[in-house]
Amino acid sequence: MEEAKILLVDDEQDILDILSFNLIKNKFSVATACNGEQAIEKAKEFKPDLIVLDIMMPKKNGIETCKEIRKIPELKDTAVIFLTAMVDEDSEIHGLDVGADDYIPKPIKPKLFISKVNATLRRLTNREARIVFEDLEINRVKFTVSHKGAEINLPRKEFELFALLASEPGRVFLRQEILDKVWGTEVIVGDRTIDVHVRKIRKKLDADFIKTVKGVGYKFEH
Amino acid sequence: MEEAKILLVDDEQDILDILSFNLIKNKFSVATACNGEQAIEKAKEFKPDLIVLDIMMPKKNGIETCKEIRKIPELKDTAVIFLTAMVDEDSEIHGLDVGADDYIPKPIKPKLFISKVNATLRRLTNREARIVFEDLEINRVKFTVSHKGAEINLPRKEFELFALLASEPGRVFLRQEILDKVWGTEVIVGDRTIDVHVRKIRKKLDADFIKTVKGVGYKFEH
DNA sequence: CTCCTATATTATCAAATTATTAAGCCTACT
DNA sequence: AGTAGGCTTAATAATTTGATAATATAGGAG
Repeated sequence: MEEAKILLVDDEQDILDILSFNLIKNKFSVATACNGEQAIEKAKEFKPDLIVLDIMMPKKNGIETCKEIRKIPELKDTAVIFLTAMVDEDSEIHGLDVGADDYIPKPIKPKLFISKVNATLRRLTNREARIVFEDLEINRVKFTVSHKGAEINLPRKEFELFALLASEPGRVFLRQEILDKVWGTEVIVGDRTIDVHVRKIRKKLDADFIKTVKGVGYKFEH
Repeated sequence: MEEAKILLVDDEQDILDILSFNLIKNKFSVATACNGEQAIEKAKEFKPDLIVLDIMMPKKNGIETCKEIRKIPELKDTAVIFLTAMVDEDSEIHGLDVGADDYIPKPIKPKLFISKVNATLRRLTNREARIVFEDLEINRVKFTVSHKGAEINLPRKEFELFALLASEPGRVFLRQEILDKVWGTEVIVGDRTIDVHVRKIRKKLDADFIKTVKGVGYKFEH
């Protein structure tokens, strides 16, 4: 799984620094912006999984920014968390109703911050459902494989076989193991069946991600 | 979907009363339990969309209860919100890491409570009033679909099925999942029923937004 | 280098799955 | 009661998928 990308937006450099530090320490990929307008620009290019947005900012406040972000199709699946110094109940409500996923009260406690970030990303789901390489994505939710931009539809067995191999790149799967995991232990099919499926996958992807390990099994290599 | 079902769990009757009152006023369907064990029992039969769980309770505390709930397959899509009197940072963290979706600090502010409930449910079911694409709009309030300007009236089942698929474009919905979400778990209808509805939708919209993933299910693609 | 075994390839058939059509039942409304 | 629309099912057609058999090819042991 690739690292989650997070965009931090706050007008106080101190806050950006401390949050960046904590996020990076936790293996997140971070970008920052210091006002709402910049946030929208950066969000479009950086395509973060999560945006942490201060509510009170010059140029464009967090609420407005969030509203705009929600209108951008490519950012539809991006989560938004507000940072707020206001203890005012109404502003919390306002934030949630505007399409935010959570909010974090200032002063920020780093542990809580990281925990909320994790919880929000987890909820966002499907991070585990995707296997991503540079030019190849296997999406278990969409049941699709895209290679160099082209979306390829593999039939069920082929997809399962490919997804299995790709789930642990480099590892060799024994034939028996493949049979067990893709076909199940009850069904009995001949060994040639695997070959045929491998062949079909290779042909459809037009690239040899699947390597034969003679006498042993197959492995995925990128 | 009908009204959202919410299970309230707290050992203080006062709290149950006030929350029930507010929820019912907002058209939610409510059940209550006064400790963790009872909560799990009731959750199994009531199948709530959301469980509001007090952390400190006799018999079984909220955290433990949440962990158990997360293990029950039929409740895997159920959201959990914690009620907590503790301002302690660690308990918040613990709650979120245990699979909860949010927490609400006591003392409870009714407006915030309802707002969080709504936000959580919205996130959960991803059901916004309108789903809009370039030339297609699905309006859950009016129960209408407009395609290229023309307004099409889909009957209930067809509408629900279409709206379900469109709620997460690209994602494949398993047949069983479709049956559960559109028909409910009690009703039993044959698999062909789904096909027939799909066919009707395709015909009425005169465009193939619904794609078949053979052996798996259907998905919406724009 | 040759044989032997494992895998690759191709074509074909059977099985599984979905599409389509039509018909019947039920409900809401007149 | 009559009617229309909506929902489900049954029956049948159309498709797609999966598995095998048969044949070709490759790779390693000796």
